[in-house]
Amino acid sequence: MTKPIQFTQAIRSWMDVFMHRSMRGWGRYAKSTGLSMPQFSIMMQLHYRGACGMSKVSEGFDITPAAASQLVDKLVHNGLIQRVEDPHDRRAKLLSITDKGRDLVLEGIEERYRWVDELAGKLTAEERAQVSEALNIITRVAQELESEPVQHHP
Amino acid sequence: MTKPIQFTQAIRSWMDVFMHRSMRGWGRYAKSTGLSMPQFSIMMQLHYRGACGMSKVSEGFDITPAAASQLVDKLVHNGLIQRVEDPHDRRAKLLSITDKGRDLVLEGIEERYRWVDELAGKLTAEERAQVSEALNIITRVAQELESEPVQHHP
DNA sequence: GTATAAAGTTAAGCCAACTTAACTAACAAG
DNA sequence: CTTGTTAGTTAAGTTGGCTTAACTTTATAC
Repeated sequence: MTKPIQFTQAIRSWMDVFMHRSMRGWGRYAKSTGLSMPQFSIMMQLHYRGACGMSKVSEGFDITPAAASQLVDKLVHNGLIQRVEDPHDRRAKLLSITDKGRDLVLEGIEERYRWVDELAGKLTAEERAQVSEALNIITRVAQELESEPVQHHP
Repeated sequence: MTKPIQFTQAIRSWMDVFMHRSMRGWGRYAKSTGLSMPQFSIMMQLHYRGACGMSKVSEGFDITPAAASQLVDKLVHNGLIQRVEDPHDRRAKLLSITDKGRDLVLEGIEERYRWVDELAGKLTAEERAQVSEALNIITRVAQELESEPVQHHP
């Protein structure tokens, strides 16, 4: 029988090496685009989660609506995101990523992926199959966890 | 036969869900410690890479020596890291993490791990075994890649 | 309809990170 | 020993993200 501790150890080791590597490339690329990290993060959120209002931004990043408004302003001026009136509620705004913004985000993601492709090249075909299967398992479970209601500390 | 594209897809999906989740917890914790992100990053580097001089910090984070000196100053004043003269070169300083600093970093890492433990709980024993094995494979390969000389763009 | 709440913006100001420039101290070469 | 280089610090000033406070506009409740 496989003890849980074994799994824990395996995934922690992987996280350490992966995070280390991934963060470095991410920060480097964010800097090269001329965007600050908060700005880059907003772009990422819009790309992964789709269009949303200002309130989602300020809540998601734990900043005041004023701060969110100012950050978004800069991105709009740079043509990276679009801000239009929500037709269902004229007080609200709908933020969405533009083609230019999407290109920028996708290139950043590619940057991270390059390392992974290198990694794939060092594996045998059987190893790749084995790893693929395992990753599919934890990805599925992780997504299930994500969609569950999140508990906030008081 | 397993095509490389299959592996690539599996690992990219995992990266997406993992990064998303992990970054959130990381940022949240860094904020709760009262440290800024650059300060927190320096702590992480000292923890993972061990003691080093100021120059390694300024190079590693792509900032001027002046900026590094000021950041380190704050961490030293907070008792999180130690700055002593290098006995081999009295111009240089040796930076190392203190017990207090290590506790802080370790707790931040724990924070990230908590989610993974939750994830482990949702797997069967067989799945855990399968995933462990696969992760060990890519961790080993990733570490090999890390230790190879890094190529810098001109 | 009027009052209250909600979504966002604008303005003023604070603070941390960063830069450049000028500096000190220690090593290295001749 | 003097000249030049390397490691790091200090000071002054800039910038960007953030906050609070006051405001506009639209929706909602009674």
